[in-house]
This record gives sequence, C-alpha cells and structure tokens, in this order.
Amino acid sequence: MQFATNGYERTTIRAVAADARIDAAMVMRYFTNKETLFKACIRQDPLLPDLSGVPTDELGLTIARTIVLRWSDPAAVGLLWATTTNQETANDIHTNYRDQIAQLAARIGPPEQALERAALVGSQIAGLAFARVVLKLQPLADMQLAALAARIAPVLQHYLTGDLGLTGDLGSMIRR
Amino acid sequence: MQFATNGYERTTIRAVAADARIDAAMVMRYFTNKETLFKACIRQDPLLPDLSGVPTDELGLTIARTIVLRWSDPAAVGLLWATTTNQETANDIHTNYRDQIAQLAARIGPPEQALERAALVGSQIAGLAFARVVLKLQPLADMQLAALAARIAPVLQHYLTGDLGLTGDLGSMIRR
DNA sequence: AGCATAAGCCAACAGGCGTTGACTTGTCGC
DNA sequence: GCGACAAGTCAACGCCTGTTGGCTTATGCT
Repeated sequence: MQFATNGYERTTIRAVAADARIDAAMVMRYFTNKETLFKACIRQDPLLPDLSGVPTDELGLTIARTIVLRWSDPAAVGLLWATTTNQETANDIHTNYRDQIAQLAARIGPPEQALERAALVGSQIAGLAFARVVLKLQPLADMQLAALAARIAPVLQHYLTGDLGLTGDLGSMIRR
Repeated sequence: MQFATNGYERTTIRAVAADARIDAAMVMRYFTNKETLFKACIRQDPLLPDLSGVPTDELGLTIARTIVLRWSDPAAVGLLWATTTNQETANDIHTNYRDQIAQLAARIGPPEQALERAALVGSQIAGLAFARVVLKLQPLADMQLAALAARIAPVLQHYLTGDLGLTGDLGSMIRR
C-alpha cells in the first residue's frame, strides 16, 4: 500500500494505479479524487477484541499483547500514520480508538476519569508504535513481541486502574 | 515556521521566502536546496537540563515537567514531527534524544538496560506529544501542564528505575 | 446479433514545484 | 569616485502533480 509506506503527500495516483496494474484514470473514475481514495483506504476496524471475560488486573497485559501484535505490521502503522496529514481524518480515527478504550475504562472505574485514562493509554500505544515501526528506534524495533508487551503492560494497567495522582503531587505509585 | 505547521512536503520554498519577505532565489542562494534548508531548521538543542542534583526517586517528575513544558510549544513538536518524512534525519534526532536519556539511566541502574529504558521513556514522551499537540486529542490537549506532568511522571519513573519484568511475565508492579 | 454499459487506455490540460541564470541594486574599502 | 562583492529581483526551465475527456475494447443482457 502506497499510502502506508510513503504517506499521503508522497503517494501519487499514478503510483497507486501502477501497483494495481491499472490506468490512473481508472482510479479517478472509481474514487473521484485523491482524498476520497485515501479515506477509502483507512476505513477502521475495531481496535480491541471483546475483553469482558478478562480479569481487571490482567487488562494491561491483554491489551498490550493485542496492540503490540497488531501494530507490528508496518502497513497498519504506516496507514495510521498517514492520517496525520489530514487533521479531520486523524481526529475521526483517533477519537474512535480513544473511545473504545474509554468504554472499557468506564466499566472498571469512575466514568468521569474514563476519557483521560483512555487518552493516556492511547498516548503510550501511539508512542510505542511510532518509535518502533516508524522510527525503527533500537532496541524497541528488534524486541520480541512478548517482551515488548510485558514492558508496557504495567503502564497500561496503571493508566487504566492505577492512582492517577489527581492532586498533582507524585502520587502513591512512586512512594511505594 | 512553515516546516513545523505544514510538514516537509507541503512546505514550499516560495512560502518560506514569502514569510521572510524575501525572494525564493535568495533562499536557494543561502541553502542550496530544500533539504539543506530543512536540516538547518532542525538543529537540535539538548533535551534535558542537568539532572545530577535530582534525587533518583524524583527523576520521573522532573523529566516529566521539563518535557511537558518544552513540548507544549506546537512549533517545537511540529518541527520534531516534520522529521518523520526523512528517515535519515529522524534517526539522527531521535537516537540523540534516546542516548541523552540512556546516559542518565546508565548512571542509576544496570548499563545494559539503559538503552531499553531510555527508548521506553522516549516512546511515552513521543506518544504524549503526538496525542496532545499534533492530534489535539482531548482531554490531553487541554490539560494543565502540572497535571499532565503528574500523570506521566510515575510511568517515566517506572521505566527508569522500576522492574521491567524481564522474564516476560507480569512483573512485580502489577501484583503489588 | 445488437446494443447498453462497464472497463480500460491515451493524450493532454493547468497549475505548482524546485531550481537556475542573468540581471539590477545596494554597500563597502580605497 | 570606483571597482568588488554581497543582496536582491525577475522570468523562465523542466518536471511532476491531480484531473479531464475522448476514444477503444470487453462484457453481459435481450
């Protein structure tokens, strides 16, 4: 997929057409313009599987495993990344992901904290995908999936169920 | 800064020149081409201040405060973001940042873990900057600096000094 | 077979891009 | 004043882009 590897700007309709062994005019006939073509490429599937059976204290690890597995595919991350060039589509996609996590967070804790917890979870996931797949930053890029999941699992768990330190001081987590 | 707000591809030399109330040919005379101009724009200053006087168990919060403050400036984050389009410059910049943190990590823990710990810290920082400034994802985008720093401080602290769960299981952090 | 519709191809358009080179204007030291 | 050199302007180049319209070929229905 051209959009995934090159981003929106550097992807040309001619290149997409050539990939599909088709004329560029055909692409235009079916998608009318570049933006529509792009939006058609990034239709999103659900981020998380059904987690209702998972014990609360294993959510972090379960999510970590799912996410690390899915977002080790450069095509998936690249596509997600390409949304950055279009503020509108970026907002759609990422608030959707955030809300999926927020729904989960609302079930296991105070609903008024759900959005914030979800956004924090999302920030760690996005940062990891970015560093690992886009930047190929070592040693993250070469780590095994299981090890990687184990590293971020406690953090996701903390964001979901831990003490956020609402008073602004260090919070209980550090002092322990 | 055009590169910061529009990224590399969408920034035109003509626009940069117009910003500076100068002819485009002048830009070429001084920077020879677009890539050189870009590299000149992203010269990096040190990520962290001197942290030698900070107690080990307050490193997370101190770093969090510094980073959140610095990377709330959309221009700074945008510029960092623009590096993504050029794999080479992206690698230069981000490994540099990682190594600064790794140096710190090596002073307070096993040196063989320093790179990994630093990369994890970096992933959380990058993810937060991305979600907050590029994506403007709520509620992160509107949170106060102090609150934001307090949220990620425990995580940075954990990545720097905590148990990484090297065996691949949940690690001590969750079970506590 | 005949025909409507889809699939596919080709050439071209208008516009924007990075980049170039020739040219004019200002600013110094002497 | 005068020559050297930097600063600045202008028009144009070749190229690539998204997009268009007209043309030819295949496909399937009656």
